[in-house]
Amino acid sequence: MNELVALFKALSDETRLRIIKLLEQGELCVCDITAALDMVQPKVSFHLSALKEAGFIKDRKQGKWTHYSLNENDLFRRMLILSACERMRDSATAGDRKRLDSFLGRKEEGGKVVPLKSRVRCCG
Amino acid sequence: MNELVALFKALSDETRLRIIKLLEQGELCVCDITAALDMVQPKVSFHLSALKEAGFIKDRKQGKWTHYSLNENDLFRRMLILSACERMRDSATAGDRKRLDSFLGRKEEGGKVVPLKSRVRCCG
DNA sequence: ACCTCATATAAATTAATGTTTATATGATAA
DNA sequence: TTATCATATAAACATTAATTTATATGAGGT
Repeated sequence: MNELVALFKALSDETRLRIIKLLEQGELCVCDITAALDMVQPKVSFHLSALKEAGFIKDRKQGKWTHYSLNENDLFRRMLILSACERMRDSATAGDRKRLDSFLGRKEEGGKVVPLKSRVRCCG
Repeated sequence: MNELVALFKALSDETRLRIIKLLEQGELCVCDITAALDMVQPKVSFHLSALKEAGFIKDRKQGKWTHYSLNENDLFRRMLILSACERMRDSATAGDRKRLDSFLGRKEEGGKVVPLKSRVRCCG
């Protein structure tokens, strides 16, 4: 039962739902998510580790970067994620996606990445 | 999105999941639930109102009693309840059910209901 | 009318979570 | 090997949620 409580608890936070929604489209590194949410990095790391702890996401380390993605291994978790994503209104997540795309675009160009909130340089 | 967060938050508590599991079998009044969980009544009322607020349960007042039951109106909530109940191990809820049955049994007999934790008399 | 019962609500307390700011770690590039 | 970058972790603080204890409410029964 405690595991079940932990699952719901992990999903009962707006920041974490926004992260899940972002990851729906594929793997992202911490700085991508930080830019998309326009939040400070330790806050993002905090929520990422909560989601990871609950088994909703997994990470892949590569050099300096940590890439996070949805964990597809568990059917129940997938169902929860899917139905949660479906229920999030576009209006609630459009801003995140817009910031993400713009951030990724600037990374693409290989140019200097202009910080949104504080210093952010980021991975290629 | 806030509603979604609220739904998950309502489910992210062990006491509330135990209540839902009890209500799976049908309507119960507050004193039944209090006896089943072996908790003090204000605590139970607190969690009941959280579940009601989130739309998972509804109440029916009748004389001095308030009877609670699962709210079947919303498909998403039903799905969450169903899958949560399914995932609760019997070992985690058997005690609740045992206390409930014994309490209901004593009510049936119309005899004095012996308190489990504090004074409890209850509805017929 | 008064008493008791079932439940709700409130106030006080405790505990759990989230946020911020500062710093550590570990990888890479200069 | 020193400097810088991405991320993680820790400490301090703020916010929110759960628990307890005490009391209110409102329906019946006597």
